[in-house]
Amino acid sequence: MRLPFHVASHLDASLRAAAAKLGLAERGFQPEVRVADPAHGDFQANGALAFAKREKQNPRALAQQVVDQLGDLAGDFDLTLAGPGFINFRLRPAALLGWLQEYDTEERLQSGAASARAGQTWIVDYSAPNTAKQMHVGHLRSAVIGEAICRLLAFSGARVIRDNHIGDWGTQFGKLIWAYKQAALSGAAALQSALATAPLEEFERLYKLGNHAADADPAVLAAAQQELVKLQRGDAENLAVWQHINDVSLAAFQQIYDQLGIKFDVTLGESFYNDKVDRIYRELTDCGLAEESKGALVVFHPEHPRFQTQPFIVRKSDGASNYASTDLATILYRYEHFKVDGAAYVIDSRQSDHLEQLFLTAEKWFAKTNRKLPHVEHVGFGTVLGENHKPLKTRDGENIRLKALLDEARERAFALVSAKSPEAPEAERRAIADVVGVASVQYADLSQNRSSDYVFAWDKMISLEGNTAAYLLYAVTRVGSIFRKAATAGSGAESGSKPDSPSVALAKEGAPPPISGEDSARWAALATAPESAAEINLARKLVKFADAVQLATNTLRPHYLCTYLYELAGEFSTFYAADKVIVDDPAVRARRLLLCHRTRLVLTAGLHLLGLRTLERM
RNA sequence: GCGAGUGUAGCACAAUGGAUAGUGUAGUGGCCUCCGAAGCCAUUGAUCCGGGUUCGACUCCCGGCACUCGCACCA
Repeated sequence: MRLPFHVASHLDASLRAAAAKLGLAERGFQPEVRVADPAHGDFQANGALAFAKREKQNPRALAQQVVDQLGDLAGDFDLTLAGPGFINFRLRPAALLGWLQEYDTEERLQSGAASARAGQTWIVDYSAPNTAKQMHVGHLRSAVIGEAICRLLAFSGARVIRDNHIGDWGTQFGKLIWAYKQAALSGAAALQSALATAPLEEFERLYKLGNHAADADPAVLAAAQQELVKLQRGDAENLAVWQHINDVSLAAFQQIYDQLGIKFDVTLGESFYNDKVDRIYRELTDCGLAEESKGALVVFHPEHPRFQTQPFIVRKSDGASNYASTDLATILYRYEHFKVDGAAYVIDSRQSDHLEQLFLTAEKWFAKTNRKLPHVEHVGFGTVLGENHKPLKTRDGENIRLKALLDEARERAFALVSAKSPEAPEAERRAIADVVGVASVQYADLSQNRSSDYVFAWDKMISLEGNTAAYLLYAVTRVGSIFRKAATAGSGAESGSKPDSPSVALAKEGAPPPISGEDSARWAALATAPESAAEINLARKLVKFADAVQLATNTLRPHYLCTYLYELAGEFSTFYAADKVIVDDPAVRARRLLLCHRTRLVLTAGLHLLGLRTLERM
């Protein structure tokens, strides 16, 4: 019998069955299977300890009874008892081989993982910049973490809706439209050309212009407020200007998103919910949750230590909506229109009070209106700090533009690639640097537990040493190098594929590695079970891909996957140094080529899950 | 003041209540007639303080300390 994709849940099921035979299941026996320290085994079950304690039994004797019922696992695992009652499972080499033979493509891996969330619909709310402004470093983490979470959820079988909840409505548009119209009057051609070359810079300039003019001249302020009123009433001309601002903004954002591998399914910003907030006021008032306070409509939560006095303001005293009202309307829309099972809000942890109030309010509101609230979760993250441990800024104290930051990443990577591979043509070095630079920024963010702030240090993230994107990308290219060597050595690898040219340095997104299916299938058939210590350790690590994905997805913490990929790359590097792949013995060569192929498969699949691009050469 | 988050080696980070707290970097010492040394191998060094729960605590609870952030109409 072949092992399933997720070996740990297979063990969990077997242990539950064993416990049931012993009559332990109805008394609440939980297997508690987890990935073990490699020194002890591949997986361990700790459940006997807690259960024996509760039942006042000898834990080791109990564990032995359970093990005695696991006879059918003995073919695939070495089972041992250790310590006070740990059950250790070590995969036998033949079982490792069987798993590696089975999971030979990204699609196969995905179909193995897809049972976890099949049938679920998730919406992920991330990035969410304000229009008419440039994205800056404060927008980095939401975009990068959010995209990784989308891919993880989709890999686990969920239908995922990527939603960019942009800030496209608000009082700043009065001044901006006023300034825009002034600029258009004094020179339409100049305005259009400025907007064509650097649209967001131009909008920022216009906004500052309008802001200063309004400060200096009450007549301007009144005019700007009039523009805002006209916009809110649906004045055609102002709506057109506003629409233009948003279109141009989104096009500029997309240039950043393209680099980060992001493509939204929907962009439903604050303006979209404009006409949906009246219903929110009505419902909240009708069900007794909202009340008037100081002219505003607010929700208090009497049972809560803070929110009994700190209001959730859903309508301002001037009658206007704010982000509480639109966020509530958003939840309702996601429930009614998208029928989501879950919603992940990838938003800075500093907004946790708002989200807690939002979720608490929504919970009560949905309960009172007989709706089932989707699973809502705040995926919070810390601040990006400079090396001085203060929020990352330019020397002038300005926010660092995301565009400039990514440009610098690519430029630094280019310098490094040029130093390491001076013989490569410049165009190829540029192409490699574009991938390495952006991936380094993404990976530096993702590899760290999102809860804490993180220190942004160029030298560490592109240094290529340690837990970095470059180290992982390098591991991928070394595998590729083995396949190129195998082809020239006439070993039969890559038969039928063309010789490499510089233009194939870039792996195509999502494309299978340039190894034909027949070759892969042939090694898989020829391969014998792993034998050397390095082969076995690498194979053991590969099988645990499933656990890493599951852990990262269930906790919505991509860094678990990063840690796994880094460890896998480390196992591969050890194997690479210890065991030569291109050897004469066809069986040895086949099994090592199989390990190489699956290593590249899992590394690239994992990196793509994180939203990174991969390379054939660097 | 109230609340939240974070405190792990010189520095940057891991650890789903489990076994001897892992890794990188920096330091030291080895390894390229051999598939890419952007690499591999070895080695030194840490849980903020004090209680408690537990067979077992970086992890959970209580009390401190330090830093960061939030707290009535910007999002």
